[in-house]
Amino acid sequence: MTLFADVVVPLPVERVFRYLVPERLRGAVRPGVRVLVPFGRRELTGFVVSLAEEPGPDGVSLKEISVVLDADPVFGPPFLAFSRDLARLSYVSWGEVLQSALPPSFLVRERTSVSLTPAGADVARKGGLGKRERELARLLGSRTYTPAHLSRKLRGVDVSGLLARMESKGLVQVRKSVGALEPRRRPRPQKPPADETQLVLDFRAGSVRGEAVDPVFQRLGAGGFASFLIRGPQAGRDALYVALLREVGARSGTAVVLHPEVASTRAFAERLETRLGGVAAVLHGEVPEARREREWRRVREGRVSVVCGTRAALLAPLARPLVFIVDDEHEESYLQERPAFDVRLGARLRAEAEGALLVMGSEVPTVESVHRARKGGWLVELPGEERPASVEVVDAGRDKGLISARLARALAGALAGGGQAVVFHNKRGYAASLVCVQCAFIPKCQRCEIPLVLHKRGGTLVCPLCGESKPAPIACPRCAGRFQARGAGIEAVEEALRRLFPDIPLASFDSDALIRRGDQDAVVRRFARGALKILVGTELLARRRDVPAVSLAAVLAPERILARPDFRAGQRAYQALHRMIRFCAGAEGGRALIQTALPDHFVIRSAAAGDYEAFCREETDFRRLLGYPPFSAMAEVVLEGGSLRGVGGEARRLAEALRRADSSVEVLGPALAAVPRVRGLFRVQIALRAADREAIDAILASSLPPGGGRLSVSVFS
DNA sequence: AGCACGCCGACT
DNA sequence: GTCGGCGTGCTC
Repeated sequence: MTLFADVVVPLPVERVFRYLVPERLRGAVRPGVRVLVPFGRRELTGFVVSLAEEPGPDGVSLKEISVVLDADPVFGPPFLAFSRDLARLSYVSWGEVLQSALPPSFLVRERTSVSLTPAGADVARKGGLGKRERELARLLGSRTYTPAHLSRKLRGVDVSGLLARMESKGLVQVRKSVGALEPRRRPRPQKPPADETQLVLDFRAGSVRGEAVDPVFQRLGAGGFASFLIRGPQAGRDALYVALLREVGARSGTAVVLHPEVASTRAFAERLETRLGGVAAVLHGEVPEARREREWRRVREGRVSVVCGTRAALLAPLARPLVFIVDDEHEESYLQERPAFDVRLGARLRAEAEGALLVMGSEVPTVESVHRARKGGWLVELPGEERPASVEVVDAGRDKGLISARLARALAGALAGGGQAVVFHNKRGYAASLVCVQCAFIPKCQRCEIPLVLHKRGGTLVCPLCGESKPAPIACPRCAGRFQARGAGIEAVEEALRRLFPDIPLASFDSDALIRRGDQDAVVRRFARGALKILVGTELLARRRDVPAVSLAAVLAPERILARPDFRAGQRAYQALHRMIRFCAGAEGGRALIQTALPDHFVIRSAAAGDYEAFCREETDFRRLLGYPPFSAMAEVVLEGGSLRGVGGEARRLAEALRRADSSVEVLGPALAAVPRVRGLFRVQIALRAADREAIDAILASSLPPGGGRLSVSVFS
C-alpha cells in the first residue's frame, strides 16, 4: 500500500501538505522527523506531523518527500499536539512554531547561486544588454552571488523577474543546492551517568511547606495536569519554585522555569545554581547561538533536569516534564516576538499535553488570572510583602514645572541625609513633539505618521517607532515660525534637576543616553559606588534588578499610562508603579513619592498604599461593569500592507465576513490602528468582543482568509 | 516567505 | 506599441 505523510513547513502558511512517501523512505518517515520536500519551485525543510494511507480528497497530484533528515524524531507526540494547538490559538503557522523550537542549524536551507554564463559575458562585452541587465552583469563579473545579495545591491529592482528573463535567454545560470544532507546521527555521548542528576540535587535542604502551598505538592504527587497561581513576594515564590524543583528531581522528572526577561532569568538561574547545583540549562536571547545549541542538546539528551529561560525555553525538548513555572505572570514581554504567542497560553497547553503542573507566579498578577484562579480554587497566596516605609502622592496640578516644590524638598532631604534617589519618567527625549506657534505645524515621521520626538542631546528629531532621525529644524519649514516644545521627556527632567541641584552628580538612564549594554551596567555600578547621587530613568531603569535600594524613589506622571486607549491601562499603571516604588524598599527610611495629575485615581491610591487587594477589587469591578476581560474575550486583528487601499479593502471584507458569521460577536471597525503606519506599512485593525475565547476562536477560524499572511491576531480573555 | 500570473503608466 | 511596476493567489 502506498504511504503518505502530512508535512508542515516553516512559512507563514497555515496548512498541512500531503506528500507521497517513496518506497525507499518507508521506515524512515515517522511523525516528528525533519524532511526535505519540494515546495513550489523550492526545496524546503519540513516537519512530518502525521502519516496517512490516503492521498487526500481533492485529487491534487502529490509530490514525493525527497530526504529524511533525522534518524530519530526531533518532536514527540505530546510536543506535536501541543505545538499544533498553540499555533492554532495564536494564529501563527504550526511550521513556524516547530521551527522556533529547534536550533537554527537544524533548518537545512536551500542555497541559490547566480553566475554569468559564457554566453552572457559575451553579450555583455558586445553591449547587447538592457540597462538593468548590464548592471547585473557588471555586478556578477566572474563571481557567484545569491539573489538576496543581488537585490540588496540593486535596490529597487525586481531581481527575481530580471533573473528569470535573463535565465531564459541563457545569459545567467541560476543553480540551487542544498547543504548538509546526511541525517544528523552524531555519536550519542555515552549514557549520562544515572547519578549525575541525583548527585547535584540536595534533598537535605529544608522544605518550604505550609498549608498554603501544600495543594501544589499534592497535585504534583498525584500527577496529571493542574494549574496554580501563586501570589506573593519574589523571595517566597523563589523558595517555592526551588522546593518544587527538588521534588521534581526526586521524581526523576524535568521542569521549565520561564521569566519575562534575560535579567530575571539570569538572577533566578544564579539563585538556583547556589541552591541546587548545575542541573539547569539556561536559554535566552543573550546566550550566544553556539552555546544555545549546546544547551539544547544537553536538554535533549536528558542531561539536564531544569530549563530556565525566556519564552523560547517553553519549547525546549524535555523528556518527562512534570512542572512548568511562569514567573512574573503579569509581564507584557511574555507576548512579543515572532512567532507571536502568549507564553501563559503556551505553558498551559504544554502542561496539559504533557500531563504536567502549571505554576504561575507574581506579586501583582493580572486581574484576569486572579479572577480565574479564584473561581477555579487554585489561587495560592504567600505571606509577606516588601513595602516601602512611606509612599506620598503629590498633586502635580498645584505646581507649575516638572519638579514640584514638594518633590524638590524631598530630593534635597534625601541628598542631605547622604542618601541617593531615582526619578522615573517614562518618556524618551526632550519633548514629545514640536508645534509651530504660528501655523500649528507638527513635524511627523514620513513613514509612521506620528509626531517626531525632539532629542536635545543630539539636536535631532527622532521617530519613536522606526528610529529614523534627522536634524531638528530651527524654524517651521512651512511658515518659518518659531517652534514650541510640547510634552516633557526625560532629558527635560534631567535638565530641571541639574538646575535645582547643580552640584549633585546625576545621570540619565535611558536607551538614548546609554545605547550599549555595557554603558548601562557601568552607570549602575557608578550609582552603586555612590559616585552618582541621582538617576533619572525610563522603563529601562525600572526593569533593572541590580540597583541598590535608594532613600527616595520618585515617579513622575504615571497618569500617562492611565490615558492609554487600552482596557488594561489601569493594570499596567499599577504594575509600573509597583515596580518603581520598589526601588526604595529595603533602604533605611526609604520612601517613595508619586507626582501625578490624578492623585485620587484608584490605581494611584492603591499602588501608593501597596494594597493589591483593593486595586484588584476595583479593577475587577470596572472590567465587569464595562464587559471587558475576564468577563468577556476580546481580540485585535491588525492587517498590514503597503497601500491603504489594499489593506482597507481587505479589512472591510474581513469585517463583513465576521459580522455575517456570528451576530453574537461584537465587531468594531475596521479603523486605523493606534499606530497607523509603521516603517511605511499601513495598519488597519478590527476589534472583536465575545462572551468567551471559544467564540472568538470559532469566528476567526471560520472567517480569516486561509492564506493567513499579512495579519496578526491577539486575543485577550 | 518566495514566486508566478495579471492589469495600468513611461520609454526604446 | 512594449517594458515593468506591484496587487493577488498558491505552494502537496
